[in-house]
Amino acid sequence: MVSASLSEFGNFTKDDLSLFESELQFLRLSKQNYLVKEGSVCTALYYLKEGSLIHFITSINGEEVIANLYTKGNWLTEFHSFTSQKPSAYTIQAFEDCELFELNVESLHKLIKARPAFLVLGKILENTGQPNLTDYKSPKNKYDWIIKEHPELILKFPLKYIASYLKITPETLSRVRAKYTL
Amino acid sequence: MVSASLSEFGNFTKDDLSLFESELQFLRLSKQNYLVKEGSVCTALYYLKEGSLIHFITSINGEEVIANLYTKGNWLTEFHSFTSQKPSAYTIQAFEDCELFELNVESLHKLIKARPAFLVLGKILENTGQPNLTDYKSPKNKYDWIIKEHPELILKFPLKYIASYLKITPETLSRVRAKYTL
DNA sequence: AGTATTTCTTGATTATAATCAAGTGCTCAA
DNA sequence: TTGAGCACTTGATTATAATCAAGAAATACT
Repeated sequence: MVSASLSEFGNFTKDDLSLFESELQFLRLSKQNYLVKEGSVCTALYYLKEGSLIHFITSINGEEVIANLYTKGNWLTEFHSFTSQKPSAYTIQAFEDCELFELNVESLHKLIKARPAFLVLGKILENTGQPNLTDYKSPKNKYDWIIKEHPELILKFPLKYIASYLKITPETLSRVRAKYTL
Repeated sequence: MVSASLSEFGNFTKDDLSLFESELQFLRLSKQNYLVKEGSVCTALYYLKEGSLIHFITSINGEEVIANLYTKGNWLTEFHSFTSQKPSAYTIQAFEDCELFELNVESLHKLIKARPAFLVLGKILENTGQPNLTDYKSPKNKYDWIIKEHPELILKFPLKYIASYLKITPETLSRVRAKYTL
């Protein structure tokens, strides 16, 4: 079942898939608990089978700024900490009870050593940064973007998180949405 | 000499270093020419030995928005295209005549297969995204940041590029700088 | 069920950077 | 060396989203 998601990244043999599955570790995380905590090193890639997670940084004034939001069926990691293997500035926390599969760095190395084809797992990193909102400057543009690309987030998370993710205030988001439904 | 920069990423044996050097290809790029062009796939990591590069995306209204600026002595790549091996939305162009070393995907795989220690080269990816300006919201904050973290960019590139990189207008940058020198 | 807390909305005001505009000085090329 | 274009600056105005504030609605807690 996780191997189904692996097929998105390329073609793998049955042997590859079972090797892959053998390296995964199942993990439960209760609501509000931490997958990655500020100050700790993120040593794995994760596949979120069930539940949802928030990924945030605590800014200078103590406010939590949402970097990313994850719903089930997606791969994720703390990009900066994982690629540098240094302590994370960000936190990843369960917003609901979660079921995850973990592929740690050692297992990843093992897989790649066995079959270089597994290097395509690097693609997982592509979705783990912050969304690039360069072309979406106005609050309206940003909302259009999330409606088009990530409507599931709006259904799942409180609007204050959506606002933070889009780097606008909750008031501004509320006003954009009011115009939408006219 | 490039291997000196490799040592930033970890400890390597003499054999590792010579293996590494043997996989690099030297490359000259004249001013204004393209290292990565919008629509093409970025298939390598690059070490910029001499010169400077601009990394931009052409926005909907045809304006070039600077995603990154590179000066000599740094590794770089087009992150999204490289990790996904899909056509790039961004362009990387020589701002001055450049001398580069290229490590292509196949060579990277070869290195990692020979010695998993080379997986640390993934760290190169860390510096190739757009700068995260989350904590630097005001033009003044952004300018403070670039003065502290990347003063060399201000000396090398026109201020209009710096402004675009910081996501402010040239007029606003000019006013911030005017206050600085009072 | 009833209270408290949080989320969300709506309005008024303010702060801020973008835009518009004009002028200066520099660079490059004919 | 003269002119054209470009980079940069400075001023005036405007657009826009943040902030401040208050109330309604939803949710959680006892």
